Amino acid sequence: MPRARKSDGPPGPPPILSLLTEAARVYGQVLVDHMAANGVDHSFAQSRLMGSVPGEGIRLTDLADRLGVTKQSCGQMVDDLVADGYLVRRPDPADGRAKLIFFGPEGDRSLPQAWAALHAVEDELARVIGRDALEAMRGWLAAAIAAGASGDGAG
Amino acid sequence: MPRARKSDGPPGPPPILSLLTEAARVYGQVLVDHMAANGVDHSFAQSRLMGSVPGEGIRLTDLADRLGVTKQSCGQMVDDLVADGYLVRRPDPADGRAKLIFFGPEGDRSLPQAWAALHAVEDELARVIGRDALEAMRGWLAAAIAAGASGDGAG
DNA sequence: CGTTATCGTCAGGGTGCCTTACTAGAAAGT
DNA sequence: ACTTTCTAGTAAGGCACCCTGACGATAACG
Repeated sequence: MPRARKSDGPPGPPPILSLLTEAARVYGQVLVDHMAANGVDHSFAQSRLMGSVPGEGIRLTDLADRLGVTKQSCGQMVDDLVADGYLVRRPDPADGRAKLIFFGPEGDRSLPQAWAALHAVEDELARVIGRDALEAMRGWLAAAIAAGASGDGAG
Repeated sequence: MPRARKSDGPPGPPPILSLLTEAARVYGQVLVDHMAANGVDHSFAQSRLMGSVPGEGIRLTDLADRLGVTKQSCGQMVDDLVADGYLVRRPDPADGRAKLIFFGPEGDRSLPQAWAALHAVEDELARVIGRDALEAMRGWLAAAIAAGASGDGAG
C-alpha cells in the first residue's frame, strides 16, 4: 500500500503551510490537555480569549479586536465563559453603553494554570527543536504575520 | 488608552502558539486568495484535501487518514468537491465496498493553479523571512509535529 | 454458512467563526 | 433642546469544519 507519496504533482518537501497548520493544531491540543490535567476545561479559542483579558477589565469590542474576530463571535464566547464563572461582566462606570469584562472567581483560579500550561508548551517545543530555534521561529513568525496581514497578497 | 500590553500575567514575548495559529491562518488565507485569483474557489481545507489525492485514485478511508480527520468529515468535503466537478467517485474494481476518488474535469484544470498558489505562498514567505529561515522552519516544524503527535503530552 | 472486520453513508451534534439587523447610550452640529 | 451620527453591545441566523453513533453492504476468515 503506497503510503509515502502525497500527490501526483510536486511531492517533494511537505508544504510549509501544512506544517504550520498541523503544528498549530497539535500544540494547541497539547495546551488544552495540559490545562485539562490541571482542572481547567478550556478549548484553545477560550484559552486565547482568557489570555487577552487584562486584569483591569476590557470592553468587548476591544477584546474582539485583539483576538481578530468580530464582536459577535467574541460575545458568544464571553457568554459561555461567563456562564461557567471564568469571566464576569460589569457596567463601565465611564460609559453607559459599555460593559467591562473581568475575570470571575473561576478565572482567577485558572489563570496560573493557564500560564503554566503555556510555558509547558513552550518548554516542550524547546526540548524538541532547541531553545534557539524556538526564539528564531518566534521572530520569523511575527515578521511573517506582520507582512502577510499587511495585504501583500497577490504579486 | 492602553493598547500595547496583552494581559496581566506574563505579558513578555508573544506566545509561540499564538504566532503559529495566526501564521497558519494568515498564510492559509493568502493561499485561498491566490487560487481565487486564478479561478479556483477552494477553502484551505479543500485545498489540503485536493493536495492529498493521488492521480491513481484513493479510498475515502485512506484519504481521511492522510488528512487526520474522520471518514465522515472527509466524505462530506469530498461530496462538496464532487458536486463542483473537482473530484469524481468510481467504484473500486478490486473491492465492491470501496469507491476510489479521482480528480474530475475541474480538478484537472485546477491542479496546476493549486500547485502554483502553494509555491507562491512559499515564495512570499521566503521573501519575508529568507529562504534559509523557511527551510529551517520546515525541518523544525516537522520535528515538532512528529514529537508532539507521539502523545508526549504532560511532563 | 456464520462471524467479524472494513468501506462508505446517514443522522445528528458542536465549536468557532461570519453577516445582517437591531436597540441603547454617547457625541457633535444646529 | 433636537437631530444626526457614531459607537457598544445584543439578537438571530448561517456556514465551514469537525466529531460520535448507528447502519447496510461487502469482504475475509473460520
